Amino acid sequence: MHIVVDRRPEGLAVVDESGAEALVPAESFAAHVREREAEHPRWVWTDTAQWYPALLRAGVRVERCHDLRLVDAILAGIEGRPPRTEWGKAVPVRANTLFDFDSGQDARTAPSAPDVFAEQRAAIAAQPSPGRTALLAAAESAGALAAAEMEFVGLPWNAEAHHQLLVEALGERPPPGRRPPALERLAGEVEALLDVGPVPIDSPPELVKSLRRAGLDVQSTRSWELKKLDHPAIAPLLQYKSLSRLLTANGWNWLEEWVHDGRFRPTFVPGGVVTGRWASDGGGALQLPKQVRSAVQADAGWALVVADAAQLEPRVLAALSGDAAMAQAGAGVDLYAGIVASGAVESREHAKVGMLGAMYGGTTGVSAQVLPRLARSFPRAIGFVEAAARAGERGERVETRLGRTSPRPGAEWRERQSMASSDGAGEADRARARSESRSWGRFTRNFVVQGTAAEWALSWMAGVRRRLWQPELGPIEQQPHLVFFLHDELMVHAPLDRVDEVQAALHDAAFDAARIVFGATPVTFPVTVAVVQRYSDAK
DNA sequence: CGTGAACGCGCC
DNA sequence: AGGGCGCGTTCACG
Repeated sequence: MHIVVDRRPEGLAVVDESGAEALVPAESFAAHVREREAEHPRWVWTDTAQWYPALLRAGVRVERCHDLRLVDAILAGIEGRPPRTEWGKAVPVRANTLFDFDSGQDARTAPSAPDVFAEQRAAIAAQPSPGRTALLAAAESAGALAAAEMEFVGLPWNAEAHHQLLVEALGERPPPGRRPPALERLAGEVEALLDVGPVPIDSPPELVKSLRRAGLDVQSTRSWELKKLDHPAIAPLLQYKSLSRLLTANGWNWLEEWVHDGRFRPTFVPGGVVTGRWASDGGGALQLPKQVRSAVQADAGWALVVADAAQLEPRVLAALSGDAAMAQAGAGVDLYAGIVASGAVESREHAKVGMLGAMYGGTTGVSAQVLPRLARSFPRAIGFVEAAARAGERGERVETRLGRTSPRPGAEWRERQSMASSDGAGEADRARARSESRSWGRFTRNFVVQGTAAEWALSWMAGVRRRLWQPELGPIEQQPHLVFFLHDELMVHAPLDRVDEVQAALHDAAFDAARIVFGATPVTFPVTVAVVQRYSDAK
């Protein structure tokens, strides 16, 4: 059953399946939703991030929704058109691409939510696999609900523990504009050991000059390049960079801006990445460094249940490609160990680097060396990503298992490809076009795996979310609830006496997710679950 | 002076 | 010489 929520000049309207409409005063909207939630409807609205937070603040939790904006973005991708822009949120429009629409429409001319919903249902029904597209729409929308709920409850964060770890690493907090003691000391050490005069350590170009003056042959100050050097100044320099990073990215300023009342509240952006992964906006939620994870702490009497899908992407590739040998290699909890046991490669490290290279398009080093052996043992899996890469190199689009499509390469890309294949093309033009072609191929190669992994993860999250919620236990924050999602990892904050059922939910939902995304598949998707007080104690 | 690209690095 | 991101800093540019 669907209930469409529509904003009208005269107020809020709710329209149910029969077309019956009711005008609802804004102040009683939450009460209306709470009451009708008993009918288990799917709420259809323009934008979960716009509608749901107010409901959550009013203590109303919704089981299912259909997010018109997110589904429009998916359908727009499939249909090769720009997404709708009438719903207020800025959609970046590139001024110089070929297919721009006039974006000067506004809410007065926008079609009503029931009309858009009807169009979307028709578009989904017209897809080659309508069931899959409908699943994708549902999973994407469920993710939007979970994102709003996680923002509402926040990630439990012990600000005092964070402060203490900063003091231990950096020394006491300095006044604005001054370096913390540890950085001051390390900068002095680097300067003394390089012995070439003052070293502007915070300026990469100047730092390169100083290093060169000290006789070190470097092109940049990237830490992987510095690690190859043998010089006494390198160790303190690397430590400086690491601590400086801690200070600027997750130091006291970050703590004051982002942690309040024991909670870190980032903004998650479902569908924020072309592949379907989430992005985040503010606070760097998806890049929480390991250095600060000890500050993520459960409340007293509660635990953090941290679950991680083991080797998600290679398993996704095995299922996508129907590679029975790789499914067999993944029968245990460690797929890489299974690859070694199959005899394809010598070591777990080779298996891991080789598979990552196959999925990312690595062409050098160990990754390239072991690729032929993987291709011999797992021809279907490797063939699948190779085909996706070749399609991208030709400028074709690829799609995930549930049908999310990769974008077309830009107009300039296509132009340079056709220029390079014409008679008068110079060698430089051809080389550049070849390089760009391979680069787009690496993108599409990864797109199919990363995007399908995102679909599995969304399905997993939706299943966990559904299992955790029990209406009779009261508001979300008083019962086990999701607090964090990181591509292939979920965190649940749960009362200690509910931890067992949370673990079961995480395992059961992972089992279901494989069925939802792939149907019958021999590939398993094990999750490792840790029950901890601090995030840093997981894995 | 403000803006935006580039860098470098954190996460998966 | 590897895919996807966000963010803080520096630096070039108008």
